[in-house]
Amino acid sequence: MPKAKSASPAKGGARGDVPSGKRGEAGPGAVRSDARGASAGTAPHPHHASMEMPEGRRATINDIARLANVSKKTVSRVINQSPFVRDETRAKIDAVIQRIGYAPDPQARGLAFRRSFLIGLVYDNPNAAYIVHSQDGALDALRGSGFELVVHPCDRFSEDFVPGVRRFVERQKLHGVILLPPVSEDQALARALEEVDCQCVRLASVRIDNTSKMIVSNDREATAEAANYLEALGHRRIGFIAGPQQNRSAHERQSGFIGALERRGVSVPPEMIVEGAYTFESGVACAEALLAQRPRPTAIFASNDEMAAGVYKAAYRMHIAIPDELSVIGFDDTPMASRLTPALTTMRLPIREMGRLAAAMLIAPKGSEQSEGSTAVRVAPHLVVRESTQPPK
Amino acid sequence: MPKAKSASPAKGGARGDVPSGKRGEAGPGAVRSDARGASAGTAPHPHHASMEMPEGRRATINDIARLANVSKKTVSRVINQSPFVRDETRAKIDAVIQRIGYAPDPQARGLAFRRSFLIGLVYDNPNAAYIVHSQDGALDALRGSGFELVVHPCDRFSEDFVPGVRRFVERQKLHGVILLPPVSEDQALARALEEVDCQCVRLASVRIDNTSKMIVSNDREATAEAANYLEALGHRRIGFIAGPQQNRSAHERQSGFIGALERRGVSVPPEMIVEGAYTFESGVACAEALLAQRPRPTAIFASNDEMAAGVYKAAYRMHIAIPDELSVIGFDDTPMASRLTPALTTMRLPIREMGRLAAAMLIAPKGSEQSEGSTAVRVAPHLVVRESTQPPK
DNA sequence: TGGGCGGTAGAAACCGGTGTCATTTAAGAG
DNA sequence: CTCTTAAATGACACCGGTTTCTACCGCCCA
Repeated sequence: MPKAKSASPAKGGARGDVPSGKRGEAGPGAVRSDARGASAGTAPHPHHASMEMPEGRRATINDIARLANVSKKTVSRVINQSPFVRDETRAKIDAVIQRIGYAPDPQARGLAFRRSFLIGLVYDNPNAAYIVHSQDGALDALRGSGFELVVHPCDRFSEDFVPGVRRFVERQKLHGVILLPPVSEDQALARALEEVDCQCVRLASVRIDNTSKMIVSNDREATAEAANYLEALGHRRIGFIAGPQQNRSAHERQSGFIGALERRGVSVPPEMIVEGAYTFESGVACAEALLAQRPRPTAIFASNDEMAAGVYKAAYRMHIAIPDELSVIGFDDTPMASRLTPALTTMRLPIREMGRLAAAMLIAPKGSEQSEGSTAVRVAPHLVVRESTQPPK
Repeated sequence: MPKAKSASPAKGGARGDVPSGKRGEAGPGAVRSDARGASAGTAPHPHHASMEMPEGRRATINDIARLANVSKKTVSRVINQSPFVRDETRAKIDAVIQRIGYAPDPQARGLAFRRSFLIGLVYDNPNAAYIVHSQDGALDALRGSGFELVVHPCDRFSEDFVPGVRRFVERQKLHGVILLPPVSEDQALARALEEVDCQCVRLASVRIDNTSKMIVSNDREATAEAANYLEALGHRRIGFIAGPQQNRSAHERQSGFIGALERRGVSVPPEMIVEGAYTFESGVACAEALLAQRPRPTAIFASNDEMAAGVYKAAYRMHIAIPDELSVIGFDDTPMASRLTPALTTMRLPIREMGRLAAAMLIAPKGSEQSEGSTAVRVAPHLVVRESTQPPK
């Protein structure tokens, strides 16, 4: 932005350094580099007794101001990309910043802004494989932005759950928060964070309300795809291992799967539906229950990979060969899925991408499209066919 | 610490609020709670026009000072547990803090301290399963301490590796850093962090030098245990899949394993040793190479669980039954190990515990034993016997 | 009663940035 | 060549804590 568009017929409020609508809001300065050499250039002038940098101390905005022969406020303007700085002045200051290798102190800046440059990642159930992946994705989006990621596990059944997260957010004055399922489904938490004036993005399997920013993964359509695939292979007797019913995702996955099968004329009798807890052990138990029935199911869909691994175990114990005698489909595509033998056919949840999108949404500049109101970005899971499925005998 | 030991014959330097050796150094205040109700108690006195809390704003140290009728410095002393406050005064201030539910702002405090209340977790290779566990352990130790955990992945083969981490640490003025393998093995990084005056704890498989704080897991002894176990079962022809040789852990595991076998009189011919890359695919390839030989090994030790899963895959393809025709041992005890069918016998690395210890070491108060010099804490891996091992036929 | 003296408290400066608002500078109009 | 006006810059207070340094209090001792 070379010049501020000089049309401004006395904008409403105060006449600060604010260019257009809300704030300059540039996020952590894009300042970097650590070059050395070359000297300033202009005349030896006003207030500061200009000498080179004192050693053994990180450069501050005052040093830059002194060396560039301007006030600290002007340096601040350059850092925050205010349009109200002459190109010449900006260039001069930028040069000094480059030469010294200056970068503003996020703490001081945060103190003045009343907001830190930290993004929180809040999750329950630290054993879930998807946590590390969404974390990874978020870090990806944050790289080079000047924002850092602070991880914060919690226990949603604790009495201190909502207050605890709230304290965390408030105390650290977080720039934003990413909520992972299942805590992302908690409306009380969402409201509490709103009160604290903290923008948050929720990752979930279905759009929960119309007022929050969300990244939704439409698990319903995903499981429908899996159901259609099994039906197309020729399976007619299919077992379904559900997740714990207090989880939205468990519901979504179940109704998506059953619904799709029924639309194709395959009915799923109640005895073919059992509820697990998203754990390996529950997967074993559920599979044993399903496989004990006659006629035996020719395929089993497990609502996550953990439980699918449990199906493998049960089948092994009962001497049932996968995929020859039993097809298995999982959900999530955790790294384990491809490590199992035979490799597990599963629905891939683009969880890393979801983390990336969430973080990107949080650090997007205020006016931009991404940062607006109640956005809900959808991502599409898709079927990854491996070795654990085949037509029934 | 109720009273400062009143023996102090004119300590060297300045005469501030410093009690004994270095600093008061109390870490983030243990202040908590959010009670309301009850009123101050004393008389209406000096400078501030004492009224109750103004709404809609977080309480500051000034509010507390005003309400308690003392100066902000005295409140600060209470927060930092300085011994130079009369019990009576302290009680009065504590009461107000409780009533208001005040907690100091970490940013402001950090700015004044020239140090943040953040702990960095630095790692490479974001796919490794142990990251999330050490992270978990560290968070465990940090819970309630007032410190937060900032995660920071990096690429140790990048040109910007050391400068990048250094920038991170310096800019955020981290209180301390936890280095995970393999970046923990990098001496250049360790030195760079020392320069920045940042204490760091390194997690590694062997003590690298005598000057750093480390949590070491003695992989050598661990693999020796695995070797002895296989020998005791009766295996005499044992394949070894090594890790990438640039990793210390790979070396340790190999020499530990081979050494132990040889001490027991079992020789390991060179063709029984192949080098993998700690990845699943390399595990498959290495296992195929080993299993193609005649006589075939009756057992294979893989240097991590990922590669052990690869052995399963290779055996499956070659129609070799585990454990009937081939015993397999892994290393790490990742969650996947127990999910495999048959469940994998492996060495459990107490990685979570290591993370916990590292974080605890970093936040330990300055004078305490844990925080001293070049401590190296050792933890013991141990064998977890599951279903993948049995005596050879 | 006066003089240390150590424990306690407070005023003011400071950490490194930003907000507000006044002031200077430059550009365009008359 | 002034006058007007907007753009560009600077002075100063402030964000919420801590440090430095000084002042005070009460007590012991001479």
